[in-house]
Amino acid sequence: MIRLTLPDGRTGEYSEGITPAELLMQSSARREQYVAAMLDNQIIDLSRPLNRALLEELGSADRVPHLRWLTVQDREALDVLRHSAAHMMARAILRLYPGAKLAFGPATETGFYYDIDVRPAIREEDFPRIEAEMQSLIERAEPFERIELPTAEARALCADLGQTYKVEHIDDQLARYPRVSFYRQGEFLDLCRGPHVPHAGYIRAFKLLSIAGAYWKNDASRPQLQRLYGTAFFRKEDLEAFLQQLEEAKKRDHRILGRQLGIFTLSPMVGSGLVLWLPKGATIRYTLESFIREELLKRGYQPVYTPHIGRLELYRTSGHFPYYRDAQYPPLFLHPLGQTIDTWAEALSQGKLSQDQEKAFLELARSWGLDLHGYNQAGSSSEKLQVLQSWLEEQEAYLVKPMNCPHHIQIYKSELRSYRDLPIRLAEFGTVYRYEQTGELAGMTRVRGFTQDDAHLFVTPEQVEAEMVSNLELVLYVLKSVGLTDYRVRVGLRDPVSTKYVGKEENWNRAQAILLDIVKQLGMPYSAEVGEAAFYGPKIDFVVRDCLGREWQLGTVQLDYNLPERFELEYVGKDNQRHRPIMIHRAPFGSFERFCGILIEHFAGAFPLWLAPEQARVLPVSDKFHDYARQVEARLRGHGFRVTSDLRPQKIGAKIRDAQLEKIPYMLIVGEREQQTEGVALRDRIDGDLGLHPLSAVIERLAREVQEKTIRQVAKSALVFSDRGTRFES
RNA sequence: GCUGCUGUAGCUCAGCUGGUAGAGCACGUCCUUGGUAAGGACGAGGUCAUGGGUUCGAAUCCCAUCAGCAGCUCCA
Repeated sequence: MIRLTLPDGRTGEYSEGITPAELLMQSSARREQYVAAMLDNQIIDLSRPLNRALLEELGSADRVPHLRWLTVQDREALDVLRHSAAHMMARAILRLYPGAKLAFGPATETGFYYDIDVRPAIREEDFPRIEAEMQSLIERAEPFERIELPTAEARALCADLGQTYKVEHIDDQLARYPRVSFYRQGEFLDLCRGPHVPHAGYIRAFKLLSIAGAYWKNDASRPQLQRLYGTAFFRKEDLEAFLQQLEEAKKRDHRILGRQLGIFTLSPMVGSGLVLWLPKGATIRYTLESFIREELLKRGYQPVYTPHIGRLELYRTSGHFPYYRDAQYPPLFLHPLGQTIDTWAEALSQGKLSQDQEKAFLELARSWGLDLHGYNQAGSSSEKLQVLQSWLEEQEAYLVKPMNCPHHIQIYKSELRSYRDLPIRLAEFGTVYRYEQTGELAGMTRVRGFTQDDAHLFVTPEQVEAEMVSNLELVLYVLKSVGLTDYRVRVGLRDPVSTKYVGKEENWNRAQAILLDIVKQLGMPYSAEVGEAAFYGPKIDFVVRDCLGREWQLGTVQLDYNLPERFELEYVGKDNQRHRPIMIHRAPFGSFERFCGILIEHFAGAFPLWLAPEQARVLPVSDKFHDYARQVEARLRGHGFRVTSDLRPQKIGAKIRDAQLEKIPYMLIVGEREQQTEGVALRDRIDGDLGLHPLSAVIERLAREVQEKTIRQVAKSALVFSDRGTRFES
């Protein structure tokens, strides 16, 4: 017998092997609404026999577990449905493309996917066939049958089926389990943990959405599979609504709004990922810059300016050049062969230099009269590399800067610092360039040239905590000022296994302990993530989602014991001895480009008054009132407002419509009445016509709204993303 | 970088299986002087992303390059 507590709160004894479905029959519920069951926190099939083995497997053996049923209303049930839909897609593909190999096929926040190795490659034009096959399978409403096998047998079965990825998965991940499960439906058998809906007929609405490449086990060095995305719902109208929401979300996309509202543009002639800020966008940025600049002065920062390029040596020392070489624009060598020798050395170091190439390089070097002392005498390629590298290191070369810190470090080093001077906080809106992979570029959110609201703090060990806290508070203040409340905090930690990190372990441990301590102290919900640290230190990132649910890092605060060592930074302590300062890197916005992109989506282009590039527009009813309109405009401009007048020979309705579509916060309509009373008819972007007001009252009203940085509306995300992690994989 | 898709006027898009381009908006000129989301007429605008190829003939088919989109990988 097993004991269970049912949703009504009563605990009862039931015979071993009874299923949730059977228990449901004993109640009076209508069965077809039910999709799966939840045993404590685990979702299981309705047909799963409840027995001791299961309870032990779920870790519920030593208490009386709660059982409840999931209906089509439950979010978790939707995940189950979508996972089942992924199976149906896989089954359909296997029927249409015999020999296709399956990898993983989980539910996602908005649907499902399945990673498949299939030849010839599936194309989007194949979707109708696949969907038709799925539909006909779904109409058969065949049950999903769970089968458990000893792991060795399961492996053999997968091997028999030619499912080599499943075999590899068993070897990698599942070998430690005595038994694993499959789900069978008709001829289709798939290694899968489940759970599934009772039968395929539950899938009443589905659609294949897109196709993409995805590496096996998320590893770029492994084969690339085809990932087919789709979504599924219990009801057709939910699918329709979802597709509608997707369309709505796209309208909020900063790339669309950025064009429509004249905020930014990109030009292939300038280069991809290089943002051109249009006047409206530049005004937003200028306002943000002024805002943060004022905060920095209040908080004891000192402004600095540094050049856009620096000696390569600087970035060799900092480690940025060697670590991020392929994500940078190539170094600029003054010697005409610099780039060539550099390419040569790179090929050599990667073992990719052919004999022909080597010959050609040598020939070139000789014809330019270059004396590569001893290259020909060098026996091994590491000796050859040595020769090339020592030549390269002697060359004058520059790097467009990928980071501001090395420059700021040189400012720190420009004089001998006393502990009395610390903390030193050097701030600069520093523009940096990184050669991001083409596939990563996206509007303003991922670009190749961007300006960070950067600063570097040089502090004593005693000051670390207070400075970290005050910077986190600054980030929170910035986010609050624009009403960005939907963010998550990520504490990026070192991955001890990875080799990408520099510095001593004890420093890392100390830095990480401080960060974790601070976020706990501040009571911020956070997730600590291994492998998310910068190469020189751990960091705290503020991450937001864009209109399509993708995550972007905005503000960041980073603790760094390593660059001070690499650059041998010092200050003189109270004891008259030399000590090493600690650095804090931080950027509350992150970059103006990304922040602005996110803001566009956050406000759906309708910026609050303090940020709006055009805050008010004067709309004369006819050209008889142009003079008065100009007067009103001048008054407002005199009070510091960004204002224009619409003097086109258009009817007032058309002028209003245009101003509305441009999302201008206030329209000031002027005609006979207004001219006589020195007033304006105020029209609000949100509330519409507010009637006649004295101009002075309007100025006061707008001034207050700017002063208080009032946020009257932000965009509601059309797409609903689940925040729970209920996912199943096949 | 990888997989798949896309690229026609400033913008949004139409142009069937190859026969040398079209709409709306925006823009310009003129008319209209209008009171809270589109007044009217006329006009100008495209070597159909770029470069090759196939063909009597290419926006349309093929290849390459560039750029963009979705995803993967990466992100100091």
